[in-house]
Amino acid sequence: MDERARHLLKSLIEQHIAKGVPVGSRQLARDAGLNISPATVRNVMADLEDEGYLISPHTSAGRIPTHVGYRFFVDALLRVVPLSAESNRLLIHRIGFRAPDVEQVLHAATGILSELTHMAGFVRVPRRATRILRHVDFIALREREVLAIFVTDKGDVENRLIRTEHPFGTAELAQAANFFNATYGGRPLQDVIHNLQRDLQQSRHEMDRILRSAMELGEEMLEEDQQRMLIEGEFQWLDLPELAGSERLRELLAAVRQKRDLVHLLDESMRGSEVRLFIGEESGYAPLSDCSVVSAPYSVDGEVVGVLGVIGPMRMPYQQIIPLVDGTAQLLGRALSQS
Amino acid sequence: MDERARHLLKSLIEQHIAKGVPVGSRQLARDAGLNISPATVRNVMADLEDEGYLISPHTSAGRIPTHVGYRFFVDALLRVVPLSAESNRLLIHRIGFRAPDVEQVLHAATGILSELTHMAGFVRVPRRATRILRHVDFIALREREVLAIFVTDKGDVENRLIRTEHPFGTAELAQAANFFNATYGGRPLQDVIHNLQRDLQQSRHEMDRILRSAMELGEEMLEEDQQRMLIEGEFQWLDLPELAGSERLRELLAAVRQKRDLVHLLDESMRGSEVRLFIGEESGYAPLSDCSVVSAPYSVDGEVVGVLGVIGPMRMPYQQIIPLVDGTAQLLGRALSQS
DNA sequence: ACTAGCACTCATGATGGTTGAGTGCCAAGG
DNA sequence: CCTTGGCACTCAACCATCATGAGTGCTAGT
Repeated sequence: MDERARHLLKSLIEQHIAKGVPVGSRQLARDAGLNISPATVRNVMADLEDEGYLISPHTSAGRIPTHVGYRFFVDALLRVVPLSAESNRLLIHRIGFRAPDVEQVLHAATGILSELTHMAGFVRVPRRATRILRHVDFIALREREVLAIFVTDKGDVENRLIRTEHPFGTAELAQAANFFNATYGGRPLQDVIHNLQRDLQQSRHEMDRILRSAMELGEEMLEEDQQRMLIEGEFQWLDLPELAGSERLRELLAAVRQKRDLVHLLDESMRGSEVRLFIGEESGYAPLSDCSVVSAPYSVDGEVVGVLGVIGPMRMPYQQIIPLVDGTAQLLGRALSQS
Repeated sequence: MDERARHLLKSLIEQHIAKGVPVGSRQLARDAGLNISPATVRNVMADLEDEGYLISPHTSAGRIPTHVGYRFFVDALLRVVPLSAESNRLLIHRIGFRAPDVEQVLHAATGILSELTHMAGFVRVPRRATRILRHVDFIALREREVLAIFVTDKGDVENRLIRTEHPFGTAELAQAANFFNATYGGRPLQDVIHNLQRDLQQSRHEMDRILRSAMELGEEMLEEDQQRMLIEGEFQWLDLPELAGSERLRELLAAVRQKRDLVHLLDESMRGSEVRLFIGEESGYAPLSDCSVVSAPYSVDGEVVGVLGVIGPMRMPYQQIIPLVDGTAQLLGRALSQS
């Protein structure tokens, strides 16, 4: 592909991103800035179509990029622009501080992604597999109801109600908690569960019921984030002419609610430490075949624990979206880390 | 309005609910079961239109009920059917047990409402104003980061990260927590905050910073539920021919995201203890003027703490929706109460 | 190698006629 | 007086037709 073809492809994609309609040879010839006639442009476009970068919806429409075209565009032609000062200010304002509450800051990140991009924003909740158990508490709520509370070193808190056969006194529970903290505190959650499992096999004691439930809570904490992700702003898709009113939109919404496959896709993208793009079919996930996913992993204290990003039409302003998603990931990581 | 007119109105509304299209005189004459000609039906319908129960979208369409018509229908003509065995089973399966986690059961209730009705389900989170503070914990997370944890008697847990000027030792924090629990434990949250506010005015101590933050957390717990509600299944509205693709849908979604006015409306409906209906304009809230809201308050330990329900088109099968919303409210209340 | 010209395609939108469901009104009949 | 059949009228929905215009591929001439 020669320089001129590249330039035309770039120009075409930019126009299509801006307008959303197929781009014809006349308009492209005019806007590309080369001194070239529409007929010449047509020849080039025909070549690009043969090579799979473009496609025409029907004979007498202009052409639109394929996912291959977009891929070439972002890899070879795109020049990302730095985050606008205003967006940056907004980001910092919303998620720039060490959060008082993990849930809140995740929610804020999802929201700001969606707002600034006018697409759906998502945040995969932080993985807790390597978390360290900081503190456990058992609190008598009522007769025969005990509330177990787990705290990890990153400051997230989970709780669970346990019903017991016999009533427990405050002192008894405090003792159990002390034992628990002394034995398992300061160790990774995974170890805690593992050891607890082993230890419980041997003894048989009424207090076991509480410990066993505590273990289940720990297991849930690890399993839960296999599934959880926040997503917000799906309704923005209603504004897209390429999706609105069609069956595809329905499918997409259903798929996003399902989350399973999406979570799987995102976990893939957590391996690297860079922004990743899944353009159209590249995700290998049918309901997303008209969409692009831009994702970036975020790290807490140097370790990648989650991923966030946006889901929108293939036709999205990548040069702004990419730095935005990147910046959000950085800030979220910092907000969740030690200052 | 005589018996025949009532019967025809009932029949018309039932048909319109079932089919979603305007009902004409011929069809109504046939399906109403009275031995009556379409012309007669037309006369009756014209009267009903004059009285405001019906309206015709245009000259040669049939007629559809107004919100006045629906109101009369549900108040005077509707016979609610008991909850189907299957729905009941599903409800109990999903929210019939004392929940291990409050959030989870609220979420489950929202989901099941949406699924069973094919409309949007919502749950207003339980009010905590009258909750009793059961336990407070201060946990040193890292150097100069303290996690404050509040537990109420109903078993919900809130936490907040507090940054401190100076590092605190575990013993110090335990002492603070002990003091806190001894002084304020077992008292209603509102009192706790009030007293704390007063007590803090006098002394000036480094530990105050923690207590002050704890107070703020308490305040947030009370304020937060001014705003919070869960809502799910808005996307089901896409299937409705009367909303789909129009600007109204957009408005509705935006309004629901906004929540403010909606929450206000629902708080109104918490006064009684019965199922309440807001049909169309009755809500006094423009974006909802094409919709109906069916809501029912739920109680924990005998006290109304929240409200749940569904939002859907005016044209909804009230005779099934009403018992369903009612039943869900009962079950949710029970799931959150002492067994 | 580029371009002008030309025949061709096809979505889009306007036009107009037809159909069918439905209405209001009136006059005749129980 | 209520009911009913009849009739003229309305109007959305559907369909076919047509013009328009943007766009294409191809070819021949520069």
